[in-house]
Amino acid sequence: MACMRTPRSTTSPATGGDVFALIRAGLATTRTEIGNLTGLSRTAVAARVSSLQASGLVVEREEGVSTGGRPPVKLSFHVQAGVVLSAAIGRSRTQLAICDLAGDVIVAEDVEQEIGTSPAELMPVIARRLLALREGLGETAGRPVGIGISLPGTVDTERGCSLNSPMMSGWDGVPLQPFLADVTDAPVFVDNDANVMVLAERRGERRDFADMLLIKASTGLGAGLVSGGVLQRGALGAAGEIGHTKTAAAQGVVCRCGDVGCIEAVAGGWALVRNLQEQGREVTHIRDVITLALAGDAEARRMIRESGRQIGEVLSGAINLLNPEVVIVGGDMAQAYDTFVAGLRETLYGNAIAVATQQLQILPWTHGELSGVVGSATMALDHVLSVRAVDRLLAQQK
Amino acid sequence: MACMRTPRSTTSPATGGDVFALIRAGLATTRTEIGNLTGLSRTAVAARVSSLQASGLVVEREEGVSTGGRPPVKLSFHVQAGVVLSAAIGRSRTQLAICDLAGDVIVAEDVEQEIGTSPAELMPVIARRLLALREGLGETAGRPVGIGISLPGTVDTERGCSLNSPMMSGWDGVPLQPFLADVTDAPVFVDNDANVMVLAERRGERRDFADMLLIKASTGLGAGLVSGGVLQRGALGAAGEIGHTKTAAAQGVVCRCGDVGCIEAVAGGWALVRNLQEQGREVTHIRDVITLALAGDAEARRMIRESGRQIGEVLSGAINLLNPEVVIVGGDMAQAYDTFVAGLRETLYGNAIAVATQQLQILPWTHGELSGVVGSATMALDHVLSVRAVDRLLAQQK
DNA sequence: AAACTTAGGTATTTCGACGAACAAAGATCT
DNA sequence: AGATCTTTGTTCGTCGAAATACCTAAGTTT
Repeated sequence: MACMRTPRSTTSPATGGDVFALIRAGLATTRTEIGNLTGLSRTAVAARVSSLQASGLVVEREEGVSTGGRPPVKLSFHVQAGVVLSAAIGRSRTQLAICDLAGDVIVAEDVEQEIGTSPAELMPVIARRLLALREGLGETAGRPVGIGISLPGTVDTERGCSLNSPMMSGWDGVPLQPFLADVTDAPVFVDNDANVMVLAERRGERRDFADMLLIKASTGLGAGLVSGGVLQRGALGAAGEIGHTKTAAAQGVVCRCGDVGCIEAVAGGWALVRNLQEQGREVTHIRDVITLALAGDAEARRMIRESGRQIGEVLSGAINLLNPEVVIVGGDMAQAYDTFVAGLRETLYGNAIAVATQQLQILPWTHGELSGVVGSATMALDHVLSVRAVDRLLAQQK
Repeated sequence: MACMRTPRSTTSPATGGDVFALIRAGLATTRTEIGNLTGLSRTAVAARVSSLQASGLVVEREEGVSTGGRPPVKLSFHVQAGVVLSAAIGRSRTQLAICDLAGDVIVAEDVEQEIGTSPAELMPVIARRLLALREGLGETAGRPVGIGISLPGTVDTERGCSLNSPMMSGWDGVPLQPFLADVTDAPVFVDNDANVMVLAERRGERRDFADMLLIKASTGLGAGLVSGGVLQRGALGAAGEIGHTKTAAAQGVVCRCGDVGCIEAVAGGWALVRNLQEQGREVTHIRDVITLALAGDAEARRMIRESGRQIGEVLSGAINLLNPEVVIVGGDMAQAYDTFVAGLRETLYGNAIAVATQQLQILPWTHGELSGVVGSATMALDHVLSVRAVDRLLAQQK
């Protein structure tokens, strides 16, 4: 029944892109390892590796340790072979970064903006700043290979524009690539903010999580979904829009979406700010509430914990439905992780079924504030360095 | 940006399995069409087609209509090249069938059993009956190429056994393949009942639905999930276990799982039966309630519609989360589709967000009572006739 | 220092796919 | 009716890629 040590799953032989994927993932560092993993002969491995070297994506590093014979030459992914530009656009703040090909941030910058800024106003600023960042790095940095952009709301990834973003009026249907044509001719990829965040989490040790749910709890609430190892966007790109799921605790409370009873209206960051303001406290952003909580403010902590409880109720339905391996807690509220997750755990373990929770891990995001830009870069890299894209690249250079 | 009429998406050339997939899906019926779709030369197409013919999976049919020259020879998937045995095991009833390679039922049979029957008791009965059905078909039918089995509860698809089925005590951890070793040496595939049902729906015209949610509303409640074109089982195979998601309407009501507040406890078939029994009505199974409703019984209809409403509430959260293209309504309650879905629509459209519902289709299952066996057969066929499996087969025969 | 082990490169052979030429079978034109 | 055109499918020569076998390089072990 079980497979017998098959070198590869498919019948068709491994391409240059497949070999690159192994090197990039760190699964193979020597030619021999590539041969073992792909089932390719040494000559075939050598041919693919040399074309990858010619492309600059792979370099030979120092020699490895001998295992009783000639030491192998270590191959590694050349993360300095280029850069990715990335922008995480929020309602009131946009984060910009330049990352290496591993997706690690080289330089980053924040841009504050008025709520309601149109793409015609904001996008040229982003283009200018990205260009400035790029020039600041000098000639040592590689050429841009792609641009990744994240937006709140539903995104049309085909056209590269916002599709339905109630919080960003004027953005729907406006393709963003043209605004960046002057910066570089590298391809532009756009996706939802929670979607790219979950991609940012599936790096390094967390790469093997095939079923992952990221909850982004900031001003609004969103989720990013990886099922079967693949980011899921749903039919119209609206997957993960959990902020307006109805919950008993919000019965009768009006939400900013115009409806009543949404989870956001009681557990979203804006609701916490509203509640504290009603108590006469001076807060304007969920980050202020977090700051208060971290400073020991009892009421702020209570609210964040209560938000965790309410989100846990909605999340328990999602856990039953999807049975993920891990839930990642991200967004501004992740800055008060212990308090928030204490509440989340209460209702999650109380409401979700045993099979779905017994091995469930709950973990904080790994990149914190930089999750948006790291995720946007990761998304762009997933496209640009995909097996097919690398195959195309190698076919062209030949 | 958009692809320029690329013959195929990957760089590696199409294999025999790929060609077979095209023929099976009806996307290509002539050698020329295969050439156009795969980018393969006429000689390469001929080589693959002839080996497929040798395997018996593909046959030449009558000539097609000429388009101004020599008429093409029509190729078609030979659905009589073999059979699939399938069993849909329920708590009190098991359905058996023999299907052709298209997954269409040739003969079917029902086996009633005591609730709580162990695998050691039931599985030999299934084996005997399947063998008898097979013999009844005579020598004209092809050899079995696989067996598909569906079970309620969580299933370990690797080991081919139940993993966590509170409703089927004694089944957990018992591999089912050995019980069928005498019937045939064809491979045995096991999965959850709602999972195979959603596979049964993704046939024919509904094949292109990449994001599909099937709700199985029978005695219990379950869901089958297809996201990104792939059946999703979750980390432990527990995906789709929505029956025990908590809902406000069930507050304080004890569920058969031992917990309180589960949706099943107010909207599951067993809850409807319990409610009618409390009113002194003589019903023992949800099918009795359906029969009453179809005969015009007002109370039964009210209950079914109310069940739809409550399930719609839970489902709206799932719709927000997954943004499927289509919701398929299956299970016994689908027999009273209009009544049930009337209730479902009320709360679904009321509670789910606009983007997720504006293009959402709600459709009844296509195979009715036979969904379980059709789905089990489809699952087995998806394995046995997969690109990789066909490639292996062709490599062997050579 | 000799033998062994492992890594990596270099010829030869083999396999498969492509293209061209050819044969088959019908449509269309004269 | 016969000639020509169009499309399909097959046969044969050519070419390219990869596997095998052989060889060199560079270590470890005895």
